[in-house]
This record gives sequence, C-alpha cells and structure tokens, in this order.
Amino acid sequence: MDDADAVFKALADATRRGLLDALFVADGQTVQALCRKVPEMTRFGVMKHLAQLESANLITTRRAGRTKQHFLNPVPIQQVSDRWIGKYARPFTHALVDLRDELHTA
Amino acid sequence: MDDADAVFKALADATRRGLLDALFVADGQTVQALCRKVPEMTRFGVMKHLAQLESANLITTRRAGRTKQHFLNPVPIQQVSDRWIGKYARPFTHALVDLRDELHTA
DNA sequence: TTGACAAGTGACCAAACAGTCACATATCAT
DNA sequence: ATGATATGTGACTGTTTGGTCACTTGTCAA
Repeated sequence: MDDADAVFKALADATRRGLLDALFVADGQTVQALCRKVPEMTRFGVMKHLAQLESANLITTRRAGRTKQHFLNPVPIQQVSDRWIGKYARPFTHALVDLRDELHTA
Repeated sequence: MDDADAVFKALADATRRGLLDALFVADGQTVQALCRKVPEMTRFGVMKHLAQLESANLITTRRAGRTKQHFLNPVPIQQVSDRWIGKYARPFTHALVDLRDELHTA
C-alpha cells in the first residue's frame, strides 16, 4: 500500500482536485479543455498537475490524433477511502444510523 | 469549505497519518508517547506534525500538568469523505442513478 | 508541403516544507 | 530550592513542489 501515499499527495492540491472534479463532470477531456477550467494557470502548470494525477493512477489517458484525452479512475480513491478514511468516517455513519434507529423506535 | 484544503494537506504526509493511526489505537497520548511511535524522527519534527494536525482540526489537545494530551477528531475526515471523496467512492450509486434515469427517459 | 494547432521536454526560479538544533519555559518530585 | 522531566519557540538548512518559459515534436488541413 505504498501508492496510497501518492494518492494522498495528489489529492493535497486544490488545482488537482479541481481537475478531477472537471473530469467528473465531463470525462475524456483534452489538455486544452482542462486548461480552460484553470484560466489562472498556464498550460504547463496544468500539464504538470495532470502528470501527477496520472502517476498516482487517478486518471488514465489516451492519445487521439494530436489531442490527448483524460479519463477519471476512481479506483485509487475508493481503495484509500475503504482502507484508511473509512476507518475514521465509519463511526459517524454509525452515529447517524443509531440516531435514525432511535428516531424510528421512539 | 476552505479548511478542506488544510485537511487534505495534513493527510498528505505518511508521518501525520501514522500519528492519527496511533491516536486511533489509543487516544489522549502525550507528545513523548507519540514520539515513541516515530523513533526515526526527533521530538521537534513530531511536534511540527502534531501542530499541523491540530491546525487542520484533526486533533485537539489538552494540557495535563506538564504533559499535553492529544485527541483524535474524526469530524473533518468525515466531512471531507462525505462531501468530496464519497462522490468518487460511490460510482456504483451514480451508475444506479444513471441507469434509473436512462430507464425513465427511455 | 506549408502552416497552424495540440501536446511534450528540460531548464529554471521562488515559495513551501520537513527536519534539526540551541535555547527557553513550565511542572513535578525530593 | 534543586534537579529532572515535558513541552514550547525561533532560527536555520536541504529538499520538494508549484509554476513559468523557450523550444521541440507530432498531427491535421488547405
């Protein structure tokens, strides 16, 4: 589970999270299309972020002619969520379930 | 939701995640006790990490005499999980919704 | 085949960060 | 009081990271 660190690090940047959000809305976008979502940064900055997302396996890419399409890969996020975050997020779920049950039985 | 960024950044470091894990096992530990969990680093490094976790609101502290106790606060993790990670970690839900919509419009 | 267009590379800089250390403060036990 | 213990602070350093730029490579269309 050493790639979990790469995932956490990749998610630590707001620009990268924004790029994932953009791909969540519309998958398969090109570099240029994604650059339009981050107008305050040059193409090179965006490309660096995309490279990090790809090396963390959070996105996959495919060449299409002279363009490059980017696709979201939610699997690493799911794994990190299951194996690490869920450990902390679960008690809350239990609390909600308990509250719901309490309301139901009340 | 600007503190979400602090949470993501705080979780981006393996040492800090290890400290949270240590507190998950045993809550309320002192600085020294936590230092024992990270023997490859000096106390000062550990204290810096603890300070970051605290400023991200992932832990709370309480002075107890000349010691300081550290307590896990899972709420920020839960919020991040619910509002951001869950979006990606539940593609199955989305798939179901999409399927339902498709059936509806068909 | 020429030119416009999309993406890639390596060098480069500034800012942020991880980590350490000398030193300081506060607290407990004797 | 005195010394040992627990934590705190500010300065300092090496490394990583975010971002830009000049220049290159590959691809499409006229």
